[in-house]
Formats: sequence, structure tokens, C-alpha cells
Amino acid sequence: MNDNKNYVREITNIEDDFAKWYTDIVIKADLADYTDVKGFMAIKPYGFAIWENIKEYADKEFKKVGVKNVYLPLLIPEDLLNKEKDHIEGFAPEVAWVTHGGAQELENRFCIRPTSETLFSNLYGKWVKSWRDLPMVYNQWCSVIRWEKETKPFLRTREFLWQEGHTVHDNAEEAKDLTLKMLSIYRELIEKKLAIPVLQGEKTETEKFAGAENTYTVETLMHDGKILQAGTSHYFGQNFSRPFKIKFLNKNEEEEYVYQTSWGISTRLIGAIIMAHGDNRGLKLPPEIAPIQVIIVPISLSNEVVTSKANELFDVLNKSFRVEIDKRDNYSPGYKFNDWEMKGVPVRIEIGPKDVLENQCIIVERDTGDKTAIKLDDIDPELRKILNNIQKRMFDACKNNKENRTSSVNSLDEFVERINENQGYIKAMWCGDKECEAEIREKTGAKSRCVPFEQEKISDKCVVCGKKAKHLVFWGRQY
RNA sequence: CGGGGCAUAGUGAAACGGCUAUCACGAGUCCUUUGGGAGGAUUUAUUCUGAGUUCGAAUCUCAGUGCCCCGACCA
Repeated sequence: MNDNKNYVREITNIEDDFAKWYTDIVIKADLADYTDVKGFMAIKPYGFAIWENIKEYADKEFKKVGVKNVYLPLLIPEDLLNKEKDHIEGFAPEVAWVTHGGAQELENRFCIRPTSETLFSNLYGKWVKSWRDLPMVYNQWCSVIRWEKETKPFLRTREFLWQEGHTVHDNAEEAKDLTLKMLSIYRELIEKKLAIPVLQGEKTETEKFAGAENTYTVETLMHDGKILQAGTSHYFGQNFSRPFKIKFLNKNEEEEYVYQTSWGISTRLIGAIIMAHGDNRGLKLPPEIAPIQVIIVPISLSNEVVTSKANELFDVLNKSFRVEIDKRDNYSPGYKFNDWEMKGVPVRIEIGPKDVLENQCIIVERDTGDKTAIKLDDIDPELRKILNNIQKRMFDACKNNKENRTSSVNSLDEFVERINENQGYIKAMWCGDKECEAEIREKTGAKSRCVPFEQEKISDKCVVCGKKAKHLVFWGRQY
């Protein structure tokens, strides 16, 4: 698509300053706004509708595998938070505290949940008695607070919306299976709905969640070559059930500690959509998740034949698509075209006096800019086809980007060279040693993203120390 | 948490210690328009907060607060 460089741009050029481009999109596409409190953003209707679509899909998938929704309190007593040592060490620096009730200072302060492992564990300790009670597969949709220093809308805010699933099981096998099952639901959501290919694998010891036995992750590549963790799923073993004394009587009437998992996705996914798909025209939303899939722009609003035809078209499409009609009379069509492109609406339908005579409308696709005249009688099936194609093309474009920005290296020098070219994923062999991992981080600025499920052997030796390599690891600079 | 920078309308800027704080864009209202960013009329500010210096402060001083960039930490 042409860049139309002559127009006065309202958004920063994506190649000039990606960070600025990103915040421009958030504001100009009307997704969210800043508030008076640093790190706390107001999510506006258009942005929230994206979250609602994600939530609706995920919630349905969760329920298919037996997840039940609950709601737990916002506040966690300090002693509860302190029960699991690794966990508190991981979260302590970014916990917000409630210290007063009205004017009175509280004897025991409360933390505002940064995540609810401890609360769930405490309650599971009460609720679980026998093997007959298990498993308990609970989830809550809520917000959490982490007192971050650097913040950026959707990507890192001090309060964010998410879902956190917490489960208890009577055997390790079942818990491990569920951990991976949830990860695969995340993968399907991100690939099929958000149209972003993922890299899935296991986090290294250094990168795993505070208190977890295993942390699994789905990683996504952004337009600028940086990597964003899009979802995680943890297997806890008995790390929480021991300190929290979550015991049950098994079939042999012996006391046993439960096996636990937790897993989550957040409004960060909206940031992923923006940064994976967006371009110089603005946001680009995959049809499956777009709050508005089709925008109808009638040309010449004073023409009654046109407006009544446009209304008719709206009524037809409204039965099977998320569609809106732009009747603003204080903007020219050209302005509206740019406006809806910036908001990432996948398909625009133009209908004007000429089209009415031909019994047709013009369909414009956001990702390619292609314009096609479609007869009004064929509109429903044609539109369905076009939206499916856009969804597929957007996924393929990201997949190509991922493949082009993944490279294998056999030495640290090569690693540094590649990462400085703004490469996305770097594949390199690793011996499993923490020191080697730390050295890569220090020398390249890249962290291990994960040990991918699909292993391949590009060499026998660790890229740092040259000793026998244990795994192929994907590395990259992260958000 | 270290190092640096900035604070004037919704946004971006201008204004020597001195006249009614100026301009562009945006937004609101009204009229005329509408096939790739329309035109006219009109409206739109406790110059971040508090104190000080001065006949007089957006401008100088001090303190506070907020924001941005660079490192360390992080979903």
C-alpha cells in the first residue's frame, strides 16, 4: 500500500521511533488513556471490546476442559504472602501495601494481590479433604497490582486485567497434563484468534516463575524484533501445598499433599496485537478479534437513496458480522477512510450514488488496501470469504516475519552480531549452566526465551563454554 | 534505585523581568459540504503546586510534585 507521505501524519513513523508509534496508536486509535496515577490507565470502549472478545473466547475454552470461575479477595494478609519463600522473594519488590483503615493504622498490613497463589493455596487448604474433592480447577478474572517503575500502556501497567487459573490435583501426572493443556489453549487463542504465531517451550531455571517447578510459555515476536511473553502456565508440584498444608486423604487412606498448577494471560495481549500487526497506517486488527469487523461509510450523506441503501446493508450484515455505519456528517469520506484504517478495522465498505445505481458496494481490505466491487446480493458469503482471507494473511505475514528473524548461531561473536542487526529470535545450543546464561545476557542483552518443545541439534557444544550442549534454546531481547 | 533533561490551551510550539500570554492543529456550536485527511463564522488558559525576590514574574531563586531518556529490576 502506498504510504501517502504527503499527508500530515498524526502518528509517528513506525520505523523512526517504534516506542512513540506504539503510544500514538494506543491514544489515537482510542484504545486507552492515561490517568493521573502513573501506571494506571483507563481502557476505553474500543480497547475494552478487544479484551472482551479475548475473554469470551478463552472463558469458553476453559469451561470446555472443566474450569470453574470464582472470585477471591483483593487483599492478602502479609503472613500469608510470606509462606512460600521463593514466591515472596520474587514478588516483594513490586507489592503495594494497604496500611490504613480510615485514619487508623492497621496492626497487620495487607498486600494488594500481585497474583493469588497464596490466597488460593490458603483456601484450598480448607476446601480439600479427600481424593473425592479433587481436582479443583478454578479460575478468576480480575485485576492485580504490581508496583512497576517503568510503565507502558497494556505492556506494563501497575494494575492490569487478567485471568489466573489455580488448580489442585491428587497426582502429579494429571497436574502436569493440565499445565500443558492450558498452554495449548493459549497457543490456539493467540495463533487462531490474534493471528500471531507463537514459540512454545519451557523457561529455564533463571527465568521461571517464583515458586514454580516448571514454567511453560508462549512467546511472540513483535514488529521491532523484540519478544513478548504472551502467556504462561506453571506446574508447582508440592511447592505450595507443603507450606500451606493442602493435604487430602488418598484412596489408601493416607495423607498426601496436592499437586498444583497456575496459568494466566493478561491485557498485555492487546499490546501484542498492536505491536505484531500494526503498520504506518495504524492499528491492524485480525477479524476474529476486531470489535468492528466491517465499517460502512456511506458517501454523500445528504443523498437519501444512498443512506437508505446503506441502512439496508447494515441490517443485513448485522445478522452475522460485527458491523457499524459511520454517519458522522462533519467529516469528509477521505478523513473517515484514514480514521478507520488507523483503528484497524479489517474491512471498509464504501457505498455511494454510483454504487447504488449498479446495486453494488466497494470493499476495501485493511491489510492490502485492495478495493473490490461486490454485488449487494452476494455480500454475505463474499464478506465471509474476505474476512477469512485477511485473518489468514495476517497470520502468514507474522509467520514470515518470524522465520526471517530467526537465526542459528554457533559462537558468541555471531550471536552479538545477529542481535545487533535487530534480529528477533536467536537459536543457540546451551549446556544448562546458569553462568553461561548470565554471560549471554551480559554480552548480548538477550535473555533465554525458552527451551522449545521442538528440539533440534544445531551443534554439540554450548555456544558460551564449548562444553557438551544440553538443549537448543531460543534467545531474544524482550519487552 | 543511580545519571541526565523537561514542565505554557486537548496536542505541538512562541513570548527581552513590562501592553489584553501569541500561533498551528485538535475539540465544541452553527451554516455550506462529502468517491482518499473540505471551507467559513464563533468558542476554547488559575503559564504544574507552594513560597520568595521585584513597582511588576510564564520568565529569576528555593522547595515540592509530575513526566521523558539512559543504566539496574520486571508479565
